[in-house]
Amino acid sequence: MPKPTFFNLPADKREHIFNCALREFAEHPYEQASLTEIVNAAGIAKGSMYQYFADKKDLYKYVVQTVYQHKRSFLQPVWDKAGEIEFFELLSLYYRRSWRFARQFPYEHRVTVNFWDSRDEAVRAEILREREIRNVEFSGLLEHGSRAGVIAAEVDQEAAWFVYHAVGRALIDNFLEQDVSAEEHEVFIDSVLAILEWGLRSRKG
Amino acid sequence: MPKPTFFNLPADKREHIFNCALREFAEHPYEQASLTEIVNAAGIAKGSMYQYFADKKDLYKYVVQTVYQHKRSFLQPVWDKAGEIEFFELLSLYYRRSWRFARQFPYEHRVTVNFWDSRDEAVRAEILREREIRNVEFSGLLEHGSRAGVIAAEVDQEAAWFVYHAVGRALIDNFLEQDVSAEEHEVFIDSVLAILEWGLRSRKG
DNA sequence: GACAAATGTGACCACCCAGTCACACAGGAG
DNA sequence: CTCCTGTGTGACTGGGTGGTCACATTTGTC
Repeated sequence: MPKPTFFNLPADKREHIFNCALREFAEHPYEQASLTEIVNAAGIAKGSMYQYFADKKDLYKYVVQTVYQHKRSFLQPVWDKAGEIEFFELLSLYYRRSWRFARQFPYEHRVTVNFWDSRDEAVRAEILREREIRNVEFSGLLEHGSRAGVIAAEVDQEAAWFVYHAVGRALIDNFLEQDVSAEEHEVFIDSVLAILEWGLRSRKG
Repeated sequence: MPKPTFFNLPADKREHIFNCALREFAEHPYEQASLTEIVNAAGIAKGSMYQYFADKKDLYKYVVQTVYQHKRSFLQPVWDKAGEIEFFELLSLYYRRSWRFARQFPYEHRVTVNFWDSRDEAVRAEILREREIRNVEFSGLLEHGSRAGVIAAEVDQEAAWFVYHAVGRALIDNFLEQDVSAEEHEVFIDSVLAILEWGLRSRKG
């Protein structure tokens, strides 16, 4: 939570500072991100930063929070369709759109990746909170598929969640560095999801 | 590659220094690991360390290399059975044994985790080499299963490798912190693998 | 013993860091 | 013009870092 002074700033200056911080926290994990680097890039004095935020961790939390707010609103259209389409189709949409987010906002994306890897104790509390949110989102999806009868009754739901979580993370994280085209990767996403679908789908046919 | 002086050391001292370094690199990623901390823990002078290793990166590479050598030899018994048992059974063995390694040698395990996450440019070259080794190991397994006809022809092999890699990593990483019993987790490993098996197994039946 | 080669040492260097604080500057109110 | 409050500033502090080097100590050899 920034100090009031930060919100009194003219919008463009405020955004500029935010973007500089975003970039630094994208390029380095929290512990290695340099506040000095941020204020230099932003062209403001070190002391000014401490008028806006209590300390480095305060700034970091604000950035992470804002990024996740953005990401959730970006994914909202997918959830809106949850009632209309089938479970596995929804999953494909979900991962494709996550991938688009990562492509379109690479700094935001890298911040979330660094965030999950963080070892800082104070930061881990936030991590657990986020994980819980993801968990709830996904459990909802699974139950939805389960009720609709498209998921085999014999699969362990916890294991299913686990598989999707692990694979989903890897699907998004590992491909930003490489220069793979967006369409090409969406095809790959679908062949990966096809394997999982075969593993989960009801085995009556 | 340590300097010759390091290997001239009495074995116990050499191992003690190695263990202190191992521990530090387990508890912190490379960039944050402190050489000062290592020499203090080992009870030797800073200068002595520079008689054994060229610099911090040299020490780190040696630790990582040794750890991977250990891990590979630990997993060897699994590969030795490759000819005797079925593909999916072999996979189960593989992940169970990886899990045992992580349980039995938590420091070694954490070093490998930190290693994969490292962003250091010079270190990344080593990472790619290791990834290539894993890739080759696994492709061999897959082909073996493919020849034996237990894997569906229509699955994308690259996608299959990707799924197992992602899930395998998560299966081990996410459960070390929690105090889950070894046996309990091995059951969970198998229910996860069951999903993947359904996704891959030949669909003739 | 004497000499040399190999090892061990820790104060020291240059550098980077998060965070502070005494001060300068703005602008609105009276 | 004078307060006063809210902002902006950057030199400075104390602490940490990887790496160095002139010197001390141990070891092996004759």
